[in-house]
Amino acid sequence: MPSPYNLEVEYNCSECHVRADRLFCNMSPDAVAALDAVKFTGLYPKGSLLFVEGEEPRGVFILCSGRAKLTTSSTEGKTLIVKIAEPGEVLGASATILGKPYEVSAETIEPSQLNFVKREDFLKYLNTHPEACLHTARQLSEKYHSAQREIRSLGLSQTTSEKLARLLLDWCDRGGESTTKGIRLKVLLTHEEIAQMIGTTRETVTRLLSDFRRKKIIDVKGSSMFVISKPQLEHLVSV
Amino acid sequence: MPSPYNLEVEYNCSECHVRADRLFCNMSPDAVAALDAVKFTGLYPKGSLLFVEGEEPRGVFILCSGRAKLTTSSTEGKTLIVKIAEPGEVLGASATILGKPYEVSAETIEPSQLNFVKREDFLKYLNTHPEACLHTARQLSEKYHSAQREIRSLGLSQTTSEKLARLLLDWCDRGGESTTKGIRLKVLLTHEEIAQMIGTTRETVTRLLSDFRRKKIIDVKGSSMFVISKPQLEHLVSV
DNA sequence: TCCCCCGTGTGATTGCCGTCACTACGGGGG
DNA sequence: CCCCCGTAGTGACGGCAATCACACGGGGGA
Repeated sequence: MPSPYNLEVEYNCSECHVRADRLFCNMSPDAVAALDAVKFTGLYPKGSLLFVEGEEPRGVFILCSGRAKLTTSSTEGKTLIVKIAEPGEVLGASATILGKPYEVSAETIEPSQLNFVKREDFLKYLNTHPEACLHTARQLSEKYHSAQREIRSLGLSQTTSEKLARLLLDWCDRGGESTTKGIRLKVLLTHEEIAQMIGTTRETVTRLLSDFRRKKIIDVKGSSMFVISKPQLEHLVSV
Repeated sequence: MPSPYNLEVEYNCSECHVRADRLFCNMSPDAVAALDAVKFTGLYPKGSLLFVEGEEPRGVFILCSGRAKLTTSSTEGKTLIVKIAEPGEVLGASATILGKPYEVSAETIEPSQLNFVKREDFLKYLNTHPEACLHTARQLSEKYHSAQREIRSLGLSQTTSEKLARLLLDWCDRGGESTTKGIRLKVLLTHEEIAQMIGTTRETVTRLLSDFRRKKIIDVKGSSMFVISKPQLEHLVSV
């Protein structure tokens, strides 16, 4: 199917073939049909701002494909990446439900397909489809869960190397691919962005990664990172 | 009504006179009746452990009266207080819904009344009462919202004084009482606990509070703290 | 009554990491 | 082809806060 951004697009949720794999979308046919009726499918290039922290909630975005970063910023311009959202996640749900301003900003970091649902439509949908409400509760639980992990990492780490180690271990669990040379991670983030994920500076990330390489904990080849010694990373976390 | 711990107890949700003020409990009579049918009311002294981080979820606790602290700990014993839960909050909902281990520990810091609902009962309740599901989604949204604030505070603050200022401002908004001497806060936490709330050490909290007093930003009289100059606090967070 | 323990206050020291400054490298566009 | 800009790497320096150590005071229990 030819489409912009080389993206496979599915305009019709009912016919979506990956629906069953998605936490939120895996619902009964009539709940999905009702969703189809109120959603607006959109294609977004890399770098699209879906919503900005502090804005009044317009509605939710369901991430069908691609990825988005959720960020929060201080007044001086320092930015913290709270989470990298994966397909199947619902963005902006909590703000939309509460009617409070978005607590984070969302920006695509890949060409992405998103389904937008207006706030009033979404609320009506939740009211009329208990199943969707249940799935939303699950989605929110997941969000809370991952926020809690972030809090642990930010608040309990003594040193920055501990935070970085935590992040790498997270990546191993999430998208790690075992090879003979260790666990292979595709690093699509710059040092700057990694720094923003763990609340430190670009220079420190560079230094720590060099340090890890020196200690043979990791190895970097192009945009691939090999975690050679996961145990050593784990050791850094629980010293 | 005589009762242990000098606590007003309401064994019957349907007759609860504060129900309307509670985000979660403010439901239709039949939803409340159904809740009544599955809940177990319990009275807990100060210091009761409701559940511990990492445990398999047994169910949810609805905080009727009293307060509880939600904490997470590192392996070395360092503790971070994630949130002080107030009456009306549901504790352990996300873990219960997802079937994943509790992500935090919960401990009462006052004599408290809690209604416990077993996991299977709670899930069945959500399935059969859309209204309760909606309220749970709202509750989870609130939780996520406050977790997000915590992340901001931990991740974006440059200095510890900034975090402390953020915390005090939070308290002003939450339970502040305006007087001629400034905003009066009842501080029921020790310096140690304040330190655990902002991820620092007891000594640093003592030093910073002294510093704030010297600068006439706050004044401490017994267990009361007067915020004399809120603007100066706000200045500290956005330098 | 006395003692002990918990919470608070404070000094000295150390080390991590944020900041600034500069170099190097590589790819895309004029 | 060269320039330019975004990314990465590294050194010097300084400041903030963690750590250790100790003193003080008040309240509750033996």
